[in-house]
Amino acid sequence: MPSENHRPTQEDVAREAGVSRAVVSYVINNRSGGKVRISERTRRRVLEVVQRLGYQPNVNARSLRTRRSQLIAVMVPDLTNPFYPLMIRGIQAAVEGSDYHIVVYDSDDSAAHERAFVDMMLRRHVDGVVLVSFHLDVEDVRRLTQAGIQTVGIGGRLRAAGIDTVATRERPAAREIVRYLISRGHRRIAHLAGPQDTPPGQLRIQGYHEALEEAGLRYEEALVRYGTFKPAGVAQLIDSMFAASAPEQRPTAVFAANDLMAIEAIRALGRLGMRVPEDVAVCGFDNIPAAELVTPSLTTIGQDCQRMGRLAGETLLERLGAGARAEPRHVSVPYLLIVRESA
Amino acid sequence: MPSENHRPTQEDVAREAGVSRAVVSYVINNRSGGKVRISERTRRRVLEVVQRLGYQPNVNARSLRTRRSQLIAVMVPDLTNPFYPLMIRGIQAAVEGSDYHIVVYDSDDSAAHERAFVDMMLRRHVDGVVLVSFHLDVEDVRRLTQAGIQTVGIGGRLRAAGIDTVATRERPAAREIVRYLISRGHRRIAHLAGPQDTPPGQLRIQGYHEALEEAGLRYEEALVRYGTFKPAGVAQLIDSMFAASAPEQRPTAVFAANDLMAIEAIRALGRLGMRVPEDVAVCGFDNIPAAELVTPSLTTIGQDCQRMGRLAGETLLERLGAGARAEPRHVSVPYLLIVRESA
DNA sequence: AAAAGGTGCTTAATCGTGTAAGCTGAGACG
DNA sequence: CGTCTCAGCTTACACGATTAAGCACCTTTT
Repeated sequence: MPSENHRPTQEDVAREAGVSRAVVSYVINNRSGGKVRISERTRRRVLEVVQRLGYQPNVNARSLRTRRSQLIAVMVPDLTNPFYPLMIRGIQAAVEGSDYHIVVYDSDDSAAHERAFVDMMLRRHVDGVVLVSFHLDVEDVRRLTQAGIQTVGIGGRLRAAGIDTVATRERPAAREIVRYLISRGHRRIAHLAGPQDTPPGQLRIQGYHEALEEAGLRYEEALVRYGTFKPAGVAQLIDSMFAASAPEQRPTAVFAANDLMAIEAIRALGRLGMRVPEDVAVCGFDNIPAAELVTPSLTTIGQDCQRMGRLAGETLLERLGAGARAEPRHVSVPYLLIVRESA
Repeated sequence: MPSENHRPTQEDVAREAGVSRAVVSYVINNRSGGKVRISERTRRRVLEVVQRLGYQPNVNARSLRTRRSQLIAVMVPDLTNPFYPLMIRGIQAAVEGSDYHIVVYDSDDSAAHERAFVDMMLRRHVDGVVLVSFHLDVEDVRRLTQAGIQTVGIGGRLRAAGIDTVATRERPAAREIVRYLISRGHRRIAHLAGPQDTPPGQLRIQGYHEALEEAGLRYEEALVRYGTFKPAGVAQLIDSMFAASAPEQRPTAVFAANDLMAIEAIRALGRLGMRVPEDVAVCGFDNIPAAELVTPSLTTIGQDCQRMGRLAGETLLERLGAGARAEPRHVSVPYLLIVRESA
């Protein structure tokens, strides 16, 4: 039996309860407040039938009619980076209790996927969007906003698109952790940077730069290597940093642009026979869960991603409720220097 | 400007292109094959207008009409467990290139959420579902299948519901890793078990049991503690295992029911002044990414979750294509003993 | 007793799409 | 010259819901 079934519709409920379809709709949506009144007796009877038949309203039909889908789309670059699931939890928490539901898109950090997802959001007629994007441009975002879709960006990249944003102040954060390294006596501090064409990559290198400058240290090209925010390739970068130069020219500390890279760096250093933190100090950025599990545990900058998610969710709900507010709002989430064993 | 916009519909495209709405629909869906033919000239003109107006079909309306949503829902218990994002990647990979899209639900391992998500799937009229569930029962699954929703379960728990399943053979896997511990000379092997009311918890403890029996070792209640698959509380369990007994009565190895617990166990042992693996060997189950990052790196059972995801996705697509096949199919995914430093 | 007002329904239009069935005009054919 | 065929459209209904407007009946007011 393929059980290609007839699922109950309002029609079925109405027939069974001996009322018109409209009554069923009014009852289900609790719209007894306006001009239309439904007697308590009928209401009960309808609800009983709904229960008995296991009726579930067809949200496609409903959205078609109401022009609202009660959907919030969340796009993240990489679900396998623990950072983002936590952020989603935050958004989830903000949305819980409202009538909205979230749907998650994992773009796998691909520009093509990101564009495709924007299309999907338009086709699905989602009401709101939370974007964590490294590839979309202002024009892509405009397609969303022009369609009347409320949009919140996480990370400052899309500030120019005129949407609300929630972000960590990455530059000061990067500056602070490099300052910390300096305060511990380090003078030759290397930076394992993220991609230069992404704002997180840029901001972290800027912060690095500023901290050096403050302390009167020279910025040396030789101390900077560009990676991808992912573990792959980090070992080679570390090799090239340490193998090439004379011992006294080697960095005594490495500031990695994120934790994944930092952890991989520690392993690469181990293979080179260097101990962390005795020979080289290492610190990261993000404070992913693994940061405290590795040995040595990782000194890093804690971004409260769950809170960022919650703020993004709340901001979005506010917009969705109040309609258009005057100006886009940009919220900063505090960061935290977390000192552990690695530096 | 709130830009509560008029989004283009087929109507708009039709008007602009000087044809009827139906033509637009036929062109968009490439339905020139049947009785209806559209001239190449018109086709081009329509597509040009579609492009120019940035028309995107409203999938709500479409699903309403066609009774197919092209949606596959994926429900997982915990997005923050790295295991599941990988599985989702696998499903994603299987679905890529088909006309289906996936939507992810994170149930946060709550029975209430799981039920609520089943409702959502029914309301959204998703075409297929991949379930990783610890709480749904056969009746819940029947609600899905009765509504004509193709369903695939990951993990053997829902085999009784008559749906296709994809699973690792956890019992043999558990047996194998305990066998390995025995082969390394361990005789007093403790088990940090998962919840007794979940199949993964049960199967792993059964495998543990079988391996002991094979080797002629006695199963001792005192060597087993029940946890939750999460790090919280593990420290106390370890304390109670090791603090209480005389040194020669202590276990020399601990088999944890999953990696998260194993990692936490290693840390707890460290606080008790015991070295891993010299004083106590520890092994886990799952092979999450952190397993190779921690020190000592974790000996564990590798479940190829990405492959499980892909298989689940493929199975589902097959069902969705072919309609009803005769019998539910149960696929086993190979596991792998991964020996690292911790045991 | 007629008018007014309120309660509790029903009727019917509408959202944007897919698709079967009908229509039209031009060329082929007897 | 009338009929047939067929390519290439258009017409019209259906999907399942929301919601404004209308209607019947009863009670209260004038």
